[in-house]
Amino acid sequence: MMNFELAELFYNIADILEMLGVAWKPIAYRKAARQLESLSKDIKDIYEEGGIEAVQDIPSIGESIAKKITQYIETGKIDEYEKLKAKLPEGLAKLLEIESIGPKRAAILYKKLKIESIGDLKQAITQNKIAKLAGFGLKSQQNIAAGLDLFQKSKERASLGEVIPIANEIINILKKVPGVEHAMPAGSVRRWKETVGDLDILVVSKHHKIIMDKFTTMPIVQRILAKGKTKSTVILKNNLQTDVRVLEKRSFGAALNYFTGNVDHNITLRRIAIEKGYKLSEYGLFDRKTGKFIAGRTEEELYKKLGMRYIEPELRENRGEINAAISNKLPKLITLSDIRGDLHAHTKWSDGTNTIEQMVRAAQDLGYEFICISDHSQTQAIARGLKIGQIIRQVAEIKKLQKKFKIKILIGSEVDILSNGELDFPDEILKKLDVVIGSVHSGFKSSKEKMTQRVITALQNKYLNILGHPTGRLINKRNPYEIDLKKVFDAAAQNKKIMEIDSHPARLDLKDEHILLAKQYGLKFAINSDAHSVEQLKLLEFGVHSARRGWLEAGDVINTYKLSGLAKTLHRTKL
DNA sequence: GCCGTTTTCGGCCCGACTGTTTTCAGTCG
Repeated sequence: MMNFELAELFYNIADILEMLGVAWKPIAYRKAARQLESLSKDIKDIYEEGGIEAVQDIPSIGESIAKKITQYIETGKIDEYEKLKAKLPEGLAKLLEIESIGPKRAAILYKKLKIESIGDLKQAITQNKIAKLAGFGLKSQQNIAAGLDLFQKSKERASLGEVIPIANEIINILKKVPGVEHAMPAGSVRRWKETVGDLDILVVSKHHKIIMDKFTTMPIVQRILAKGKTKSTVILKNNLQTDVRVLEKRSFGAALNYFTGNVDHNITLRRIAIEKGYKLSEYGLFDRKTGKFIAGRTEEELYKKLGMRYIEPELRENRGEINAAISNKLPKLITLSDIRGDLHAHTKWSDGTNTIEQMVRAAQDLGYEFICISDHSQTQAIARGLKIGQIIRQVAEIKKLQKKFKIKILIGSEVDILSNGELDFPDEILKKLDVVIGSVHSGFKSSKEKMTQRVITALQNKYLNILGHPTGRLINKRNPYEIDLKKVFDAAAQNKKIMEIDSHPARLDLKDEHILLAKQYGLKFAINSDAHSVEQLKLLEFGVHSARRGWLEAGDVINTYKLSGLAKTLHRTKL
């Protein structure tokens, strides 16, 4: 999508303008950039279908930015950006990514010390030049040096799967401090966003100092960036920045709301508060004139006073949830307890680490009504994919095993979608199975046209039920393959196929925005763990939260169906 | 630069912490 290219460009423009000391415009450009990132539709399509007017109809995009967008679509360049770039050296904006360097300081460093790049900065620190600058001092130089160090170590946002165990660990430590009433994560972790920039933790307690001392001296702390009465910031040993805020009880809801975000959701809420004569901050909702406290103990009362329904954290991305809350049109989001079973799990037969029986027992212990065993197919040699003889034996074994269990064991396979779009098992095998998941595991570098056609061909196979991890991405490790998802969704809708939400936190595929888009095509979803071990069955929770971020209700997700309904959806006479 | 049943001009979310300062600017979230 061109949206992200353009968003990045506008972020760059904002950075340059800020360094040049231009007011307000940077805010407008960043807002437009965030808006572009949250669009589910390609800006290029919007322009081609509706012209510049349609572009300008997008919130936060006005005449000037719309013109720049259309110029970029047509010529691949923006004149204004080229002009701006000429005013400051290219590497200067990089300095803004360093903790404790903002636009003002970057501009000073350039003007006074001719610092144009990270390399120049490093040299200036060694030569002790920064400490001597007016307004800087030794401490500032040390902070910049530490920021530089961190910048070189951590380039990307941590994945949610890595951060959640750390968050739980810190919460457990803080909860043990006497006098703590609440301790919970806020921020993007609470919204279950797939990657996390920094970790925000809120604590309700009257004893600020004990909390801050405990927090800043945890063994996992690498460095303390700030330590105050109500707010402290540290860098953990894994380079994750973590903030703790200590609050009064009556502010807990307001603070939770504020620190959960996202930014645009908060800003919109504050605007609404102003319209109603209030002021909203992390301390609560107040009467603008008298300063009287109106609400803030809980998020529920906050949303109520603002004239809308409670909004679940996963929806707070300023994607229309506030209007939906005002007009009472929010979805009733799916929850983990709606899930009746898992439709994608591996065993020792291919690349899993547990036996069929162990996996089935674990699924039964989770309270599931069904579990589908779906090992890899023959072409996946690296994952010990099952040959035809093996899958025939596996089917027989599962049928025997069923007698020992109350939970229904479904017989499936994660069948490779071969490069020509055919499935990796012949029809006479596929028709013996309860569930056929088709996945792409090879040729990731194919052209968009070829990959799209490959997947569409597979979707036309009558035995395929579910398209497995439809974009093939590994978060922070492998980009999704090039594929025209709209064409895929269209073909899936025509052929009544199910989209998988692969729950593994390294995948989360489909991702939230694509789930939203797919739902518009009328598609149904399967939230699967893709577990390769007993423990990984629990990862299905991540998929549920992705689904919630994609506005899904229980009815959109086939794992919430009873077996009879599932049979119908999978076009099987019975299961 | 964007936006508008108060406005087409004049606002734009709000506050904590730090360091370098004698009252505040810069940065961050």
